[in-house]
Amino acid sequence: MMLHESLKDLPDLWAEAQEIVRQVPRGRVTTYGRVAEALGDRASSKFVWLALTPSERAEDVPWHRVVRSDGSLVGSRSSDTLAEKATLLSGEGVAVTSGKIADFRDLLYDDLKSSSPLSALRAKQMRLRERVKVPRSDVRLSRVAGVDVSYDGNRAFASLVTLDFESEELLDERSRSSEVRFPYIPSYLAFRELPLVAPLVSSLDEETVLMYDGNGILHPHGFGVACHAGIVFDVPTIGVAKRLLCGTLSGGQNANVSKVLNHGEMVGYAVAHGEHKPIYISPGHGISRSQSLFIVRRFLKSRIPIPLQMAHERANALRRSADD
DNA sequence: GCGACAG
DNA sequence: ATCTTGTCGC
Repeated sequence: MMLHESLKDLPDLWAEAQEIVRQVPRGRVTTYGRVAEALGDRASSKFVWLALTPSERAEDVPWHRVVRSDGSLVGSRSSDTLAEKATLLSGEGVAVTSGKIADFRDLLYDDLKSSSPLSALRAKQMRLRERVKVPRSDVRLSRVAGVDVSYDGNRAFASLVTLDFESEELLDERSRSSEVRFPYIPSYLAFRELPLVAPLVSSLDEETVLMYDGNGILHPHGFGVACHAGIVFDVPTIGVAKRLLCGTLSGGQNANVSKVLNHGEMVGYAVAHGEHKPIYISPGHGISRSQSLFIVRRFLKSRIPIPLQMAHERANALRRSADD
């Protein structure tokens, strides 16, 4: 199966972020949020911070000219770059007083040029969203597949398992290792993971629903990774997340299930198994809200549904066995 | 003190 | 997601 058009020719966001930072002149500063906005989404500011870490950035990138939105300096994770940052700025005539840029407003450089790659990706999501179907009635299903991805730096290990819906028997198991080419940015998870799992999903049997570790329509723009997977792989999909991405909980029918509302729309359920923290279930594509809930609960023996738990364990095992 | 956005 | 020792519980 060919990689879907929406997952091809993805931008190199690490390179794009650094190209933006290179535009900040000596003696001026910008913020992680401004660089993120130039990339096309302010929500990518944490990614920008990560991309400027010593191990990630190129030698010629003026990383020290990027500070927090209030003018305060922050270093990178697990390293003492804070002092070096202040020294480099002072050397360019930028005064730093008690950890903050003195004339922050005046020194802000705000003419960052970029092709806004994240805006383009958001536009792709919005176009594909129109194809998502969330039926009212149930569809016939006899198998459940689960996929998950484990990471080791820029290496990814993806696994897919398929179980029989009735017997829970393991029918199929596939795994694959590949290189990561897109960062994790909330609400753009599909662009990071779907290229990695696509080869595993090709030619799934009919009547198989794919369970994905992430969200379906429970997404700030109604198009989570499970929706995207459903469209590009043309299979029914369900999203199962361990943390809430957006929306609010609305009182449920019983103590274990409550609805998730986003902009007034019912987009999924929060389900707590026993005393566990809840998981968040939402339809991806080709399946109803209620059937999504039913299928996940059918495989809920612990906090994580069996198919996802098995895929998770296999992906981890593969990563650990590849250490050497 | 508030916010802390899936993996 | 991953970084990480011992530790608490089924």
